[in-house]
Amino acid sequence: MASPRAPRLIDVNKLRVACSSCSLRELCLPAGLDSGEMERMDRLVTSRRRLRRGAGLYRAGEPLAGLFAIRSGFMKSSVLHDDGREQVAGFHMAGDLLGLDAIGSGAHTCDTVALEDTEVCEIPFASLEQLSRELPSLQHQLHRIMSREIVRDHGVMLLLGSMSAAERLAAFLLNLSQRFAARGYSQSEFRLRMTREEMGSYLGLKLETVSRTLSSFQERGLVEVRQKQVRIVDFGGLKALLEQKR
Amino acid sequence: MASPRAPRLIDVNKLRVACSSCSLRELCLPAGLDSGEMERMDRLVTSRRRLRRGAGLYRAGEPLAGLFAIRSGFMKSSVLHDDGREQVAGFHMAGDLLGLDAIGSGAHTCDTVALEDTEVCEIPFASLEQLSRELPSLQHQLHRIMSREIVRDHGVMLLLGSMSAAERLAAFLLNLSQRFAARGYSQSEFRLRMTREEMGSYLGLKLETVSRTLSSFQERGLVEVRQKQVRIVDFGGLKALLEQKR
DNA sequence: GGACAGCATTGATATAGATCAAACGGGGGG
DNA sequence: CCCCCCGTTTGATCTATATCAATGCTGTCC
Repeated sequence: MASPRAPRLIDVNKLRVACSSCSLRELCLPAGLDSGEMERMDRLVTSRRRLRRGAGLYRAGEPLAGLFAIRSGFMKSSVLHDDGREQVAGFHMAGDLLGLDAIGSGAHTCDTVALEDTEVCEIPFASLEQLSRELPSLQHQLHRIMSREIVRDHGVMLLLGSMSAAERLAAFLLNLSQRFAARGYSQSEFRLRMTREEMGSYLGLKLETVSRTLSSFQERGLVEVRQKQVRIVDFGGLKALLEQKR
Repeated sequence: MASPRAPRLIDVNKLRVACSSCSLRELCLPAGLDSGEMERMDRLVTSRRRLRRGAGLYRAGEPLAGLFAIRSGFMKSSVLHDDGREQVAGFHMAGDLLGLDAIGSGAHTCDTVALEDTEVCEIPFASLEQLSRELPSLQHQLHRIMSREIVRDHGVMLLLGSMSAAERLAAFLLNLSQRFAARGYSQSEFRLRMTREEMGSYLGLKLETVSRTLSSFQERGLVEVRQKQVRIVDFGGLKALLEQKR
């Protein structure tokens, strides 16, 4: 809490949280806003949280407080079955918006955990609805983000429902590559933030199958994998895996 | 088209389409609107379409025209893989809202087909966004519907990623039962509108596995199945299948 | 009302991936 | 700097479900 005698501290702090000065703004909720609109958005995003690796952001059952935009870092979200089985529902990186699952019932339906040190911006949901009534482009962007999440989930359903282990892994690696590229990182070389078990959970496979399949990709010259470090050597080959008629 | 000399025909027609007089309004988009708000909603829902069994509503790639609310009937939506494999993404019944997948990109990403004669109400999306800026409860209801779709998809991911064939079928039957009950139909007896193959596609199983698993449920006294007609005999037994720690 | 086409059931066999098991290696903490 | 533990790799075997195949039912179209 800054004292009234040190107003500059407040300004600096606001600047640090501002969407208008965030390099991710075009990937995130404020995408497409003009500068006046962006300023109103800035006033909405009041708080920011740091999560150390392993820390949770929210858990299933907790009431919806706000949505969270990832500013940096990497997270997973997972739904838990009554008997303790965990299904990873998604991996999230900078610019992604978390918490959409809680709007329907007012309470979260999945758990989220940081897989590396992560910073998130909190966006109070009631204020977001209010502002989006005034700013059509914000409203539309929120709708687009929710719709894209639905489409992404359909893609995962396709993957889980009708693809082989090799196809699933290929699709997963290409998807990660594309998302890193969209954020300005190398599309061909990156570090996996999740364990083989978490990958397997997301892909509906056991960790041993993930490991074996990665090894086979490596033998075939498609990728180079050394622990969590991945280099995609043959994009065409990976894509071909997905398009073959089997 | 009614002539100016027969204005009552227009009224009757409007009445037929009106949300305010629709028995599904509390399951659908206008849920929670007051009568003044409902009237404005009525003006938005201009057209209605009838689909014969087997007819499509929209296909992947077509531009988003509007959302569609099912008034009566039963539909499936499916995503198609490049190589022709089909993954059924959902089954939809009265009150469900279709087309949310197209908001993100402006074009649909899945195909929808009526599995029995079906009537849908078309809701132009641009007008819906406009009206929902004026009616907070409509805005919130739209958000709730999209959020619930995301949660539903997470449930399917859990099912596809970590459940056995028997668990998938049990979850599927219980879900259908609950949705029929919410619409005032019997929770224990209903007719499946889809083939074994479509069920299998949704559940990530082959049609033979669906058939065998249903037969085994019948032998165990959990259900009675005769072709498409299903009667759930032992709800507790089906639920127990889902909760066992395996 | 009969015949056919599509859907469903059931059986025999094959296989992708799970499970069980053991050894390895690398990064973080002492 | 070394050691230990967690995550990973690899191997051997098992099993749930897919696949291939044949028969049966039923709703519908003429």
